[in-house]
Amino acid sequence: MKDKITIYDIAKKLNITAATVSRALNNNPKISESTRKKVLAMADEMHYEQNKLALALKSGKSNTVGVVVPFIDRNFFSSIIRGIEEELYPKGYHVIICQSQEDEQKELKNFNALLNAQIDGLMVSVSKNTKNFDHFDHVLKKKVPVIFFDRKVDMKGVSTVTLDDYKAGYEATKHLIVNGAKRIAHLSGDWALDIYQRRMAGYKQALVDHNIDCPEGYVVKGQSDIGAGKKAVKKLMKLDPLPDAIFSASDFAALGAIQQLKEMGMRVPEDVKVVGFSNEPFTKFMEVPITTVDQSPMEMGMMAAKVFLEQVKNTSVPIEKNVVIAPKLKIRKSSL
Amino acid sequence: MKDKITIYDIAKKLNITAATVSRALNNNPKISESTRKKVLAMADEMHYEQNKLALALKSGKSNTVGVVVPFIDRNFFSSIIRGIEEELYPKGYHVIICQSQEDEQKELKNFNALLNAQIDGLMVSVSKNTKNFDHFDHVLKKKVPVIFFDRKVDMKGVSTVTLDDYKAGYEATKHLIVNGAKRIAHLSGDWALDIYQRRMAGYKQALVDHNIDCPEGYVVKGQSDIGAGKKAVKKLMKLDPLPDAIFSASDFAALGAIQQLKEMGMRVPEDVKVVGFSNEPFTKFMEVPITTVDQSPMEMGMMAAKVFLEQVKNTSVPIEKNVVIAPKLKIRKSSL
DNA sequence: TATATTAGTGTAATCGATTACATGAAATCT
DNA sequence: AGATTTCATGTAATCGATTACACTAATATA
Repeated sequence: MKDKITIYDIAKKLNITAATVSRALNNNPKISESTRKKVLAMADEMHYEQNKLALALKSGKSNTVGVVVPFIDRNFFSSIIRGIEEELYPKGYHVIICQSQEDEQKELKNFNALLNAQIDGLMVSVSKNTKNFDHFDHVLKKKVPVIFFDRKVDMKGVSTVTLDDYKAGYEATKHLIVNGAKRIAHLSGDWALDIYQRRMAGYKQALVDHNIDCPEGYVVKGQSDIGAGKKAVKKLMKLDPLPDAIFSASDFAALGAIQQLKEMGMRVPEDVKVVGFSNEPFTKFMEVPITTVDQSPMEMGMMAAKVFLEQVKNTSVPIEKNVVIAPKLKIRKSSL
Repeated sequence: MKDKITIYDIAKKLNITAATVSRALNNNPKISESTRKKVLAMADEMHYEQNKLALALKSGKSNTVGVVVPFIDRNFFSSIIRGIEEELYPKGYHVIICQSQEDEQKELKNFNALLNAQIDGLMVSVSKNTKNFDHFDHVLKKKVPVIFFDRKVDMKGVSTVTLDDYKAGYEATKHLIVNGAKRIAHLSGDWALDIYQRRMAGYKQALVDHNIDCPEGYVVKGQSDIGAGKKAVKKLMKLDPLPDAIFSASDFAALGAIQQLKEMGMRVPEDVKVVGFSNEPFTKFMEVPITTVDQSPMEMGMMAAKVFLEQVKNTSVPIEKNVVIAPKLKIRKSSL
């Protein structure tokens, strides 16, 4: 009992050639019904299973896509991957996951390793520390379709699936205004990422459109973590006039801000309204659930997968599609 | 300018054969230093990159492992995957992710697809609805090492990496007792999973060891979500005597319990102490942070990867290793 | 000097599947 | 009957790399 059955094994048993077996298994019309049946029966009996590796080598298609994210255990990214996997699996694709850990060199190595593995497509959310983009060109030169999600790099020939961060910033800010906020501060994130720039642009525009000004010091740039949120609030609370609302470009900073506010004896939302960003799972579990912008990560992943599938279908025309996902404001107690 | 460079292309340029090129690239000692240098230089100049697919077909090793989890976007599983990836990547392995979605049929299909892709190893956290285990035997018959993490199936020839759930249940319960709890209820999870059975066994033993009894109705079986936690508390609060502590086998049920307790006007931890399980990110962000059992998922993933690496190193002797990870109780306000 | 080593390359098979082309037999047409 | 299609299958190349074996020329040994 061998553990690897090939079409040659089947062929030998039936006194025919491997070519015939292959044709029978692939429903090639040139095969007689009788042999087809014999082959299928024998394949079943011997528990034949196609070696995708051989197929991949022959066809040049591995039916595998590479996904590179900074960290897989961030809810946002793992949800995206879930979306990608669920969309691609039924089509026979496998998903290989790599982490760049926000490191340009690791990202580059990931790309090369994935190319060597002969992936059919590459989906990436760019590391925030990546300054040199040659490795992206390298992938494109190999004619492997590249799709960016969430964080993108401006270049020709790549499709993107991103959130409308501008709109998200605008809507979040407008929501605060509509609910009575007059002095709205903003916690921004790593300025190297354009998503934060766009969220801020939306915030600014909303203020302008509603004739609210943005005093010096009301925009605080920092990391997207709890500590940064606390630090920012300490700074903000020294200003005059004091803000009565905070739009944070990250949920973690929003959480830090809330903790710090509480520590300083201010109430959320009575004294300061807060809106976060990302709809992290914890935001809805808090005693004062946090209003936040949902990015529909799973849909984002599914869209990225769909764009990829279109791309490989029309292999002739290298399409370049830019899908923009609408943000969904999850209104909760922290901003009301 | 071709986009796929093979060793044949290099050979042609240098007027040698592909065999020589292959040997030169693999540091085969039979090659003269001069040709080796020429080959390496030319390979570099032509941007040669090895086709891993061809190598995999030839060698029978794909340098790929399959990981099957119920859902990738659960923090526990994505952390495990992170651990696996970070341990395996430096060794040249790729990680293919599949989701069983707690469905036996999907799990089976995942297995077959992964086998067809010629994976070198399979790491699984079994779907809770899997009753038939033939697909595991199938994988083993192909001599593909199988490693279970967290949720396992008892069978010969497979290694496991699991948490000491019994100890975790014991420690959590003991902690409540030490902190003054006298009447401790337990919210269990899906009884099909042995992890919940063991957590409960630990709980029971801790009670016995400390001469505390467990009145009728103090153990509530249910799902591991917020709703189940709420429902359980509603039941518990009709009992006499009332529990003064709850050990929940899941953080989500613990959260639901806390919400329901609050709704019923009881304070945590003053009236009822609560301990959860899993150290979900949200537990430490609550106003009353939740005491919980940390399962060190990343370490669990790394251990699974290490066990796999050992397994493939000693390919001769099929070792069967059972790694048990110690639980870490994260003591927070909800139980003090 | 004749022979045995040895170093460095080439030849060709192999991994498992697909497929253009060749072949032979049966069926159809004139 | 003889020519022509048609149908089913076989032959062999191919994808890209590795490697056992063969071979040649140079060097070492007897």
